[in-house]
Amino acid sequence: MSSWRQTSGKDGNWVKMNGISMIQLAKELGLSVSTVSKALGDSHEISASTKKRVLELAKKYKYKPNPFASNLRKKKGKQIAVIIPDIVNNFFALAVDGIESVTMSKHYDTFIYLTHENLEREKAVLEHLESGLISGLIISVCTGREGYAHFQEFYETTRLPIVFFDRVPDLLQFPKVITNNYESSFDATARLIKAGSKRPALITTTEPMFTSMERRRGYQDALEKHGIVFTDEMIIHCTDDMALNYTILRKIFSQKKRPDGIFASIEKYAITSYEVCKDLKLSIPKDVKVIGMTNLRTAALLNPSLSTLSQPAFDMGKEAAGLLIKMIEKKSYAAANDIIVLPNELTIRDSI
Amino acid sequence: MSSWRQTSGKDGNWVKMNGISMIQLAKELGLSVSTVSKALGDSHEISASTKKRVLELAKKYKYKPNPFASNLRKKKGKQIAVIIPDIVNNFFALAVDGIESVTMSKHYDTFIYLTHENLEREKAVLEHLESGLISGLIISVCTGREGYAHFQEFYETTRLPIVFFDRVPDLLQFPKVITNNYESSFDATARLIKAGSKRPALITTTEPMFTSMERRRGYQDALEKHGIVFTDEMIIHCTDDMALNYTILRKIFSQKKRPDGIFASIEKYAITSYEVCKDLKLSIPKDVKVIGMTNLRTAALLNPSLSTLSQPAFDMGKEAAGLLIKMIEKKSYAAANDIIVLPNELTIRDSI
DNA sequence: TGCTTTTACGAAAACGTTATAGGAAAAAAG
DNA sequence: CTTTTTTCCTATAACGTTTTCGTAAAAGCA
Repeated sequence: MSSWRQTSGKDGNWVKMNGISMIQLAKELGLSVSTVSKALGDSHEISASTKKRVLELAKKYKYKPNPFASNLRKKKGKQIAVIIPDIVNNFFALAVDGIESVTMSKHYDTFIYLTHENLEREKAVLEHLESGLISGLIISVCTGREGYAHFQEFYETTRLPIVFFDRVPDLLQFPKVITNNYESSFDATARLIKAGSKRPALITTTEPMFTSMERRRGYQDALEKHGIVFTDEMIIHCTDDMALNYTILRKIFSQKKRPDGIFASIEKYAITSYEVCKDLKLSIPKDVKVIGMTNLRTAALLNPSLSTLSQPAFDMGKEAAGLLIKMIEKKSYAAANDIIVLPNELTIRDSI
Repeated sequence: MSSWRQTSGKDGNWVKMNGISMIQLAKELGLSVSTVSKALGDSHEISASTKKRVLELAKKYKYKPNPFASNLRKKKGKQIAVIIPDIVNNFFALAVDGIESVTMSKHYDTFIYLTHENLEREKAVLEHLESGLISGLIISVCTGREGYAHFQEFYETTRLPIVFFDRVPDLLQFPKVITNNYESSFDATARLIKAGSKRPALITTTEPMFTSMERRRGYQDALEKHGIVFTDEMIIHCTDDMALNYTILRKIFSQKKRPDGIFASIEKYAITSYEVCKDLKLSIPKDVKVIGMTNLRTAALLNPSLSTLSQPAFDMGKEAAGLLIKMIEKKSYAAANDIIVLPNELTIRDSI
């Protein structure tokens, strides 16, 4: 379309024709730029009548302060970043929903970055953000428990507030929003056992994470409490690759001495478990009882309906964002080392 | 923690201690700032040896250009925004995944804004973005077909490239990424009829949208093609409120002369349909045949497995982002009025 | 040799804000 | 009627880049 304006430069990029600037406002009002700036900032140094004049003209021209100029001068902005492993996952989608609900209401802008469980990508994003683009960071780390140095380094160089949620680095001293993984995993496992499972398996990640370690601890303690002897093969390690997981699970459930219960500590593992049981013609819950850690809205509609241990994902996002903004605006200084623990919810359905 | 640095200002906010600036680099190198800037920009005006010196010191100090200063001076940045109605929805989550995959690779930052089908919120976001924070916009509009003026207005004042996807404003001349809604809805409806449905219903939104109009057109034409007389009550209007939808659907399916087929043109309507059928003890597919327009990963695991018309959500996101960045960087000028049409995919399972 | 062109850099002016320092006029205090 | 304070505003210097323009030295050319 010919109405796009172009620069005269050789590469001729788009040029945004921004609205009016403060300078032009000041000129038209016969005031200095600093007066206008202060008036817009509702400074006490400016008389009520002048403020009114400024506000009115600003409104008339739909004046919007240039965020780059403002951020540059103030050395901070109202932008935060969210780094998560995956968005195509009800848990993280809900968490982002929660985060956005508070950033929106507090007039912050939210960047989103997906790591896809790739540590290098996570590092790259963090390094990119060291430019100073943001004023705060919310993150759920990708699997693996080795690479935590980059968080510490990011903090050292930027001194920016960071809030971790769900997948948190246990060894690092940062504010966190987590759930009662130990207790709820204990409860879930206990329910499997009470429902009749003699050898409930735990499906977890290959890469160790604090979160999954806690869930494992709850699982093992529940076994012990109920007099079930734990053996290593009761823990099934799955990956980020759905197809591979299918192979792994199919092999295990084809064995004669297969587990008769599943506590799937991650959403997709529960789904794959269902697929494998369906294909192997194993009846849920008769042959295998299943509880899945998931926020799937369709859990009740699965065949059979899936018992779930669901996380308060939306609220976790809300809490994390609230905490972060508090730290940014420093309303509550002491919050910096907070660890907020929210409860998971166990919903028993037909799969058990 | 005491290591947080504070300003001396009365509100004492966080202050980010950024890394080194270009000025300091220049000083240490005994060069001028402009030379350093040009060296980092790989300008031909700078000798190879100087470039090398600059790059090396920049690397040593992990120098990162301040994006605010840079954006301010250049009057544009590498940030784009994505505005969608909802993220807790497989379609949009996948689309965001697709978008992020290209923005990430092209080194753009992605803002995300959720409207929750709220037109006022959509307008507010657009107005906010008129500040010039971004260099381009990807959007899927919220329901309702009246309020399109704000898009036009946004474009008029900012002259920023915009790409619409999926839910597009049909009346506006902008680049769009859509699917073959008409044809695929026609096909889906035809399959329902061939499977034996005599009175297949269409579940759609109350608020008209171009997308749903197209789907409706495909549905109606399929009816006509197969000699089924269309009557108004064959179209069921649902809302954004899941509970209300349940009531609406339950009422309709409790009637004697209820539909014997469902083409649910939106993900959540398919889910509610399942719930209602389950509660009313209507057998799927014997009593009611169902096809749902959805990207649910669990479709195959539902009871019974759900036949789906799924959208190439990830690819739509990818295409939209690719197109947008092309426009921003103006590699391909002519792209501005492109309409990219991707095919939906019909997967027949047990619900039909 | 003298002239022009190229190469390689620097000075300085933007970009649009905010913050600091200061100052004139008006008001209050003595 | 001074003197002090308060009120309200302006000038100016940042913030950290990019870009335009200018220029000395080097190189090319006759």
